[in-house]
Amino acid sequence: MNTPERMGYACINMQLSQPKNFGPNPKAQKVFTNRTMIRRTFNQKGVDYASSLALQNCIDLYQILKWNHENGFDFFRISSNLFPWASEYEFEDLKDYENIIDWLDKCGQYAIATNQRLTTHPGPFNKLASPHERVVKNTIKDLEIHGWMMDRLGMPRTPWAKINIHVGAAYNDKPMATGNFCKNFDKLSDSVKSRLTVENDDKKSLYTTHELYDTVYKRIGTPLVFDYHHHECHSDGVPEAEALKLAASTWGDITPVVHYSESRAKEQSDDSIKVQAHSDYIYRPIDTYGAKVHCMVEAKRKELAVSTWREKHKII
DNA sequence: CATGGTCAAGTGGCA
DNA sequence: TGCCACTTGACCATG
Repeated sequence: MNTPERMGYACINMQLSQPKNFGPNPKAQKVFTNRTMIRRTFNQKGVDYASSLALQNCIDLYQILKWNHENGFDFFRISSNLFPWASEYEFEDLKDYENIIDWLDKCGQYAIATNQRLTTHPGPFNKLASPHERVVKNTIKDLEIHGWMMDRLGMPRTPWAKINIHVGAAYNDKPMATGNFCKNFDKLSDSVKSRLTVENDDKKSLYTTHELYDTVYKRIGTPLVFDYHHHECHSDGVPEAEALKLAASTWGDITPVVHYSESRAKEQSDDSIKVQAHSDYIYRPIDTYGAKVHCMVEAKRKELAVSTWREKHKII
């Protein structure tokens, strides 16, 4: 197999979330799962308002999953913003708690029935390698929120439903940082541990697939997500094929996930854009070097980028 | 030395 | 309707 078995998109459905696609009062009809608020509003309106936003986000998650199935998508990354300010309360305290878990259950059952793979990618503030206790505590809290969500969705406790993060920091002392990462991994619940994966970084000062293999995978067994674009930014001269195959070898029975995006600077022919920035669309063939993988496309135009790519490359 | 942009990922809130 | 600020961390390019 030299092309991905599945192609997915992340968090936002362009066609469902564009106000211009709707008639009067478009905001009320927009389907999206990122409803949130700034701190000031949270302080004013409190947990009850967060609860209603979360409920609406969960309802819209179901709408997106429905759209996915009806439009031939079977791989999707769930937004990490489903529960605004979730670090500030317990789920059980939400006024809509019962309703929310019903919707999550409905989403999970539907995804399973329609054979959709669901994953997550908690944000760059998750630093399990940090030497600062407070940072680690915040990270664990955020990761546990993702684990709880996957449990409520009825997703397996395997990297099929991955919770993917970066090591993402070195502090000028990689052995210390990766040591911290592995030590703090032990503080996570089984819900997170069983699903956690680690992705190669895009900065020269951070970690390639091979470094993660040696310092993280060998010690705690978390599968490695190979990101093509990050590899292009930081490869230590290792060929793409080799790094991808090494990452794929860490997944056991579970189909590995890879991330794919292209350089925005090249796409827009604008050197002032950082090399790490993601393109709107993707253009090139995706070589999987014989590995069976599921490919998460990280392009700004989301599912439209996948559809366009499929047409161009004549892949259904 | 300080600021802004990048990752994730745009959205809320107010003029 | 437009525009700027917006929870978290860390790093890096630019001014």
